[in-house]
Amino acid sequence: MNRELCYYFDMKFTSAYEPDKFEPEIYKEWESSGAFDPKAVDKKARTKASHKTTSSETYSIVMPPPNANGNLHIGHGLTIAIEDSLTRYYRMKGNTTWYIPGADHAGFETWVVYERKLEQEGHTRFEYSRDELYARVWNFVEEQRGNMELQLRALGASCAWNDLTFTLDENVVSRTYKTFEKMWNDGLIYRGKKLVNYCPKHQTAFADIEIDHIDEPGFLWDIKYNIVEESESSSEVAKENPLISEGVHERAQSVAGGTRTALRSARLDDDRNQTGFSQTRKKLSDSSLTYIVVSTTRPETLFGDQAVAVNPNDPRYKSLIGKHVRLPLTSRTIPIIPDEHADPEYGSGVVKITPAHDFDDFEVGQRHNLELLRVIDDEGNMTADCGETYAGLSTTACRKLVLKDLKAAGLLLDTHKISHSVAHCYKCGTVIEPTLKEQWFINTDPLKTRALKALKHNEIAFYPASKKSALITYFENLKDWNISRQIPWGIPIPMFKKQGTESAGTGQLNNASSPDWLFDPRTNLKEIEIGGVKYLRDEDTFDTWFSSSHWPIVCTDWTEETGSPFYPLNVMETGADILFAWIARMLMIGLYVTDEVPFREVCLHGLVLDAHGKKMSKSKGNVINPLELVSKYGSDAFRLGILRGRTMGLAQAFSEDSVKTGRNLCNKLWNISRLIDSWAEKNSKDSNTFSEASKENSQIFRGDYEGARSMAGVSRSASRSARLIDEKNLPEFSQAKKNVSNLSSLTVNMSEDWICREISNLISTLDKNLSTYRFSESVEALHECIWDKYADWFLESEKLFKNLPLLKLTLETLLKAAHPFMPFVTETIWQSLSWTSGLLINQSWAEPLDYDPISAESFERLKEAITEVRRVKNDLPGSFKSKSFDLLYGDDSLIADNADLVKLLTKCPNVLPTSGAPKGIRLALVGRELYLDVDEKTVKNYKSALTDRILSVGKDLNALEARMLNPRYVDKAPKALVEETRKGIEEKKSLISRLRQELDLIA
RNA sequence: GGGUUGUUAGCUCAGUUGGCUAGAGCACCUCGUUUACACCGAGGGGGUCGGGGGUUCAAAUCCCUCACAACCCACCA
Repeated sequence: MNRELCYYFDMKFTSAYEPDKFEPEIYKEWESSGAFDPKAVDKKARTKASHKTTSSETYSIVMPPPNANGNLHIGHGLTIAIEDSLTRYYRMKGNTTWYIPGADHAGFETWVVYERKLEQEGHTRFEYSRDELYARVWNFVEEQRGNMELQLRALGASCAWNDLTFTLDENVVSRTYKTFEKMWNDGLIYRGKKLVNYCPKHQTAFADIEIDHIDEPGFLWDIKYNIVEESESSSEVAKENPLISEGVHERAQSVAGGTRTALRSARLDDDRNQTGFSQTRKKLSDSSLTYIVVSTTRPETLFGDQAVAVNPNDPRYKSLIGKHVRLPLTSRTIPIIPDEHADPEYGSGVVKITPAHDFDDFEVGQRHNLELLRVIDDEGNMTADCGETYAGLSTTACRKLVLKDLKAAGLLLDTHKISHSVAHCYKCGTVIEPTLKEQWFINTDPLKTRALKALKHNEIAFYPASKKSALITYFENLKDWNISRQIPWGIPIPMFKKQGTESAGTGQLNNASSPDWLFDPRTNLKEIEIGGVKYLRDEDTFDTWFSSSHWPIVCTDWTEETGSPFYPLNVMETGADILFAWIARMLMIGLYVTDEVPFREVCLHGLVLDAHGKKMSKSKGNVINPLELVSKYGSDAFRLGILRGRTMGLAQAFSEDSVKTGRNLCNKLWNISRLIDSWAEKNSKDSNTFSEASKENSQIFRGDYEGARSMAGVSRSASRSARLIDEKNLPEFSQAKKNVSNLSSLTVNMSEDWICREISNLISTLDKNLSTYRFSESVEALHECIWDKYADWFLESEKLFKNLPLLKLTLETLLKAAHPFMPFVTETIWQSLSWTSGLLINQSWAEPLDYDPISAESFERLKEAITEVRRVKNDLPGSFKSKSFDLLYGDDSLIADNADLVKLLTKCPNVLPTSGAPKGIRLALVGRELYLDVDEKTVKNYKSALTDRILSVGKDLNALEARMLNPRYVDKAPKALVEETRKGIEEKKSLISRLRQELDLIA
């Protein structure tokens, strides 16, 4: 918010950060400032591609469109946390950054919701035409829309709202039609009769992922199929077969053909049943077989049988291949064919093949050129092909009768109880009937070949890399793509059928050779007339994945003529679960349409599980609503929480605790800023009353920002540096030392050089990790730098120095580095600080800070000493812990030079040089002449702690010595490493002797 | 059945090409109410890195094998 708004909201730094007080306003300000839109490019330039965008590198990323009709779930929360962090980072890096939002019409999901609504209102879909239904759902979705967009805003998504694309937008439809037309002209589109998952109640087809597989008890029936000689005629068979004369005959005579093998798995429930099978096998291994046993869970489909299959490697049946069997209850004979589909281990090893009613059997049928005979109609009743006895019956009624008749004929040999998984309509629970339907297919051969080539040439980098090989395997096994769906809510297929023509049947069709079907994009019309011939629009709609596979093309306004400066996308980030459904298809379509990969990198996040690592589901009641967490802890807290510990591609747990940690970090940063701002405020008040001379005098410490920045470097004391170098022999810094005189930094004290080093390290850590999508490490490094380093050490030290110019500079840098991950609180702080201007979102990315590396490293030594003082105090028994002791130092310039700081950080009342003989506890561990000035009594109480120390150091020493005792280690390991070990041993040895000495003194 | 990923502290996870004493957050223990922060500060305990073998001077890391878990694909007549 701008300064006036700040004032209006009384935006003083309160003692705790209150996200809900600032977030909505901050977001509004970002949005209205135009920060989300790619700055250098206006919409016209993009579409007309006026090539004015090359001044800065582009960065483009699309949002996987959430369901326009639904609420965001935890997966969206993670998606936005990742994508928006990337977006903000690259925007600050200076890229022309375009984060493109979207909304999904979510074809089937929305359709189910709407149809339920219709039902509740006492209507059914069959009361309306397809076009009416489409219009109704559109209005329904329109009412619901906006909710999802508000939630995206709450999560802080810095996306270009003006460019939001809905999956049914005109440009999506026209682009989809263009591709379809191209494919049609290229001969890649064909109409084929294939099996679909079909719900007889709703009379609609389902995609595989849209059906429920439920394990339930069932039966497996063993049916006797008699072997016949090929020369036998039906009538002869009838005579010879005594079973048929037992009243089954008449019915059997009228049966023209059969159908359908049942689906689903069968698993034997107990040993008794297995014994039954082995007996069966024994019979069958007889060479003089007169029949074979077929096991089925759906006997009613036998009328559709076109063959029985045996495994070609099954010795029991090898001799029978090519012979025929009589189909029970009918007069038909069908062949015994060899096919791998038959599993010798399962049942009798013989399976009946019903190509028109079972997915596997369909495949077998294709391999062996079997006829497709439908024996169940669209309503789920038996067709006339089952013979008059069975025709018209429901499948359930038919099954009963068939079983009765088989038993009567002595053809039903056995019944096994089994448990198998059955496909159900997930709307109404009706058992799915695999049903033969005419569908539009894409021949994927050329598409997947091209995609495989791109993958194998490493045109796309995958995070995690393993997903690439998964995709390659997928493409290698990819079948043709069924793109038609029988639901009204979707993009109409732009195909028109010549009126009066019957189904064109299976096989390849195209414009030239088949006038039965015409491509025409005018799908707003139900009927068109061309050359005096009327054509009716196909009622089917596209698979939503077909249109959404154009997403990178559509969202970047890519055109054939000009391409798009934002295509290919820099990264495609989405859930790993839609690698095949979406990523694979975008890749195929992208390459087909643009001849370029649609994205340069693919980054896939895994499933977000609940706190116990279980999948979230409504039925389990363990669903975490991201927006609830946002309102409870703030948007930044949620983002930090969900990114913490997250690795790409893995399904990982998530809980409120990590959000709390995020909230605490926000508050920490808030209070850091609050403290610094209060110092700055105080300073500006003071300086108003100071004389000019005193102002100048104190400029380094509390002078005005810019002025001090320019003269800071000079203030470094040469003698101080020299002393430090002498004291600590640190050859690794000798190179860096050369640059010390050129430093232009604002640092005056060691802690300042140190924090500048740490912040600089943070920036390079973030740069490195963000380019490889390592969010866990990024967030962890940020947390550590803000909390453990900046607040706990640097800021504590600055309570002594109050080097305002440096405080301001480091805080600004830290805010910039943190902004991609915690945008709201950093922006709120930025706008609350007294000296900053503009919006943080538009600032350039954090830059490394100048520092004196020797000085920075010296501060590590000082930290060690301070920590040791604190630790020794804590090691004292309870009653002494809270006591105050002076700290005495011998010939130790590091402590001497920083006595005030040491005093502040150790809370020792005095830090003084020793006078005369040392006394108290020597802080031997850090190897300094440092003494905690405690009385003799207290010293004695430290004895056990000291003994523990000696033991623990001894262990370390032993490990090191063991290493050196191995001659091959000394011989083969890198010299530097061996040298390090040698030094380590020396250090430990002298440490132990110091500690022993100390112990002796106490004792 | 095929494939992928995982198994590291009580919990959730880091540990990038083998090499500092295996790290973090939360939880736990001790101390502390100092005017930035109790959404806090100081200190601490806790791991034979799933089991077994191998390669190597050196393995959480590489190889083999077993076990367990999750997910994906296929299948369940």
